[in-house]
Amino acid sequence: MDMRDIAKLAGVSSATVSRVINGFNNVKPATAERVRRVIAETKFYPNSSATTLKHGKSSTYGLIIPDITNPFFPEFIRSFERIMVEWDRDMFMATTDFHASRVQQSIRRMLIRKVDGVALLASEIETEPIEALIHNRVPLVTMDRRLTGPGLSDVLIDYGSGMDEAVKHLKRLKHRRIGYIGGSVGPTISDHRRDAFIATMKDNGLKAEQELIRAGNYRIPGGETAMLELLALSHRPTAVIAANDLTAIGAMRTIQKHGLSVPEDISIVGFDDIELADILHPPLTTLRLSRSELAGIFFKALEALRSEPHAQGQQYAIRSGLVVRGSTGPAHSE
Amino acid sequence: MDMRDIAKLAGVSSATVSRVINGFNNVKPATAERVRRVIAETKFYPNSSATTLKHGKSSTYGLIIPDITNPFFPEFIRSFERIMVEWDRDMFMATTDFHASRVQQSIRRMLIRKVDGVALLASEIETEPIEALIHNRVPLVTMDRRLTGPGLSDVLIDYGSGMDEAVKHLKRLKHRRIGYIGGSVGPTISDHRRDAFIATMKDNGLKAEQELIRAGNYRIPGGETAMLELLALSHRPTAVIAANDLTAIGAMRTIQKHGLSVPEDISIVGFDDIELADILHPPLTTLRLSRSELAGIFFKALEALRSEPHAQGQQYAIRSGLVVRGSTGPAHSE
DNA sequence: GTGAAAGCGCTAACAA
DNA sequence: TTGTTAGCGCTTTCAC
Repeated sequence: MDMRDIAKLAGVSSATVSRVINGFNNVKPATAERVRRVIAETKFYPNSSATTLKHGKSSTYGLIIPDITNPFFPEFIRSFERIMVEWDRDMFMATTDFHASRVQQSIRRMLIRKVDGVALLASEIETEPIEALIHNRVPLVTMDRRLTGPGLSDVLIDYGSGMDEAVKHLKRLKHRRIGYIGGSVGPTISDHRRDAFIATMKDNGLKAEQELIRAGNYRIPGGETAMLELLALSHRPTAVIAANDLTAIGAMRTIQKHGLSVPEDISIVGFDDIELADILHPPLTTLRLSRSELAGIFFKALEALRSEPHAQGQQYAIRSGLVVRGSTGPAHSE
Repeated sequence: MDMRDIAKLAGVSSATVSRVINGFNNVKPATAERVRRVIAETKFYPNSSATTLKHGKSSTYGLIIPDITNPFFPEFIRSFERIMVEWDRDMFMATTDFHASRVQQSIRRMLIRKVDGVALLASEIETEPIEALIHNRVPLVTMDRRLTGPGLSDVLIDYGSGMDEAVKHLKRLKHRRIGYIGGSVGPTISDHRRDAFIATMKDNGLKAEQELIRAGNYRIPGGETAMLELLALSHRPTAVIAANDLTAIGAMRTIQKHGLSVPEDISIVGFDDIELADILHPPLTTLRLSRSELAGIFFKALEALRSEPHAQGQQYAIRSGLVVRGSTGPAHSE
């Protein structure tokens, strides 16, 4: 069943059917009505492959995320998908599970499907697949990579603003030995966060001790392991800031398993503010990053590059802000 | 850049380029090598729209889920995506947020994109969009709808098997007044679960009291509200089984907010065994439904119908099993 | 206001 | 082993 079949049944040409489907107004209302009736009766759906082939554009954006089981991403996807549906775009999602090879594979698939742009929220970024995108004039919007170029925009996560609030909050609670559990070693995005921590500590007249800075992996087990190391120190931190909420949850679990309490013994601050943060015991103090705002920025950035895939990209930014809940309290005086 | 360009650069015809890309072995190795080099140099990616148009098949399956923020689904998606990538298929995901109109919209998009099949895990099912699928010979695999037909398969969730374990477990702990918090009112899938509860209670010589059976909405707030109602009863249940883990979490929160303890005052049993179930306080006793197994069954069902979209569908089934953790304990004697 | 027809990039049947 | 070519379903220009 194609447009020619519809045309035949409605006694018109396929060109007219196309015009009706695409809502052109230069069709006589009676004719349009007749065509629409046939379409409904036959349950006809136009074939998007033909349209994409014709236009060279698919009205689809690719979305690459590292870990769909981190609640931050489903919450992001929900917002992103809503915007896409509203604007009549399709979303093509892929997960990397933190493997660079999966990023490459995903980008390959997206190039084959002729997506109109890629939103890359994973941090396992290699230059080769990115060059393939740029070379094929497919716009790319990255997260916190802090690099722009032709067809390449970036959304900076202003970790610093929230981090400053967090450190000031802890300082007010008399914390001096503040630890940090970062993300995976390697990706620059992890470095940005760690550097923000160190800089903020300094700005607030506190020392960021080397031994209190550990690496995690953005997941619960990473937080557990890192916290274990911190607990083994002769001189423990009284508060710990984590690179994301899952890491913070892992840290909290370890503390509690050791018979210690949050926040009585150690205060914990997360990052993201996943919905879950509010149902934990104690509820997590965290730096909020708005998923819907982030989704909106990504969409805006993609649209801006869609019409002109080789235009100079932009640097966007999104702020984070402290949400105080139960996982932070006065410093445990030793 | 298309195959003809590649062909020209490699001094062959586009047919040969196509053969090389698709791994046909009737190309002289030297020629193939030359073509491959040109492809690599030009970073060429074939246009899948053309292939889809030609074949009438897209190697894509649609996946419709109700709520991506319910951790069950990301965990399912991860398994499903892995299988898809392994078998060189693409996944086209859509979320309904529990709206029937969004199901319809999603199916529309999938028909337009010519997916080779749809996995429908949402329960907001209306006959119209389903007919559109069948009419267009797009196979459909549903979850626990218990209906099959030409091009229509179903995966039954054997709630009963696990439910029996759960009730026996609670009975052994001396529970007699066992409540149930179900899913949304309406979808038959919710009815199946509730009926399984009632039947199982009866089988075990217990009475499923009407006033102890409440409806939720598969989300945390639904569990909270329903539990509030149960707590308001003059004769409260000593144990509650929930239609999914989020509902169970909501119920637990309400109990704890009221100064009561789980499981000392009331025992809670969930359904799904999301990863989160293990990090709660107390960890949740729940009926496990394997995401990877479920994903495998859906894939198998889709593949079986792909080659013959109008073949008679099959009824598949998946079992659930009890995982005992900390949220169940001896009945509180009143 | 409507139709005829070319062509988007790929595949596969057929020819050489 | 390789090339020629028709055609998948749609859009759009041009003609009427």
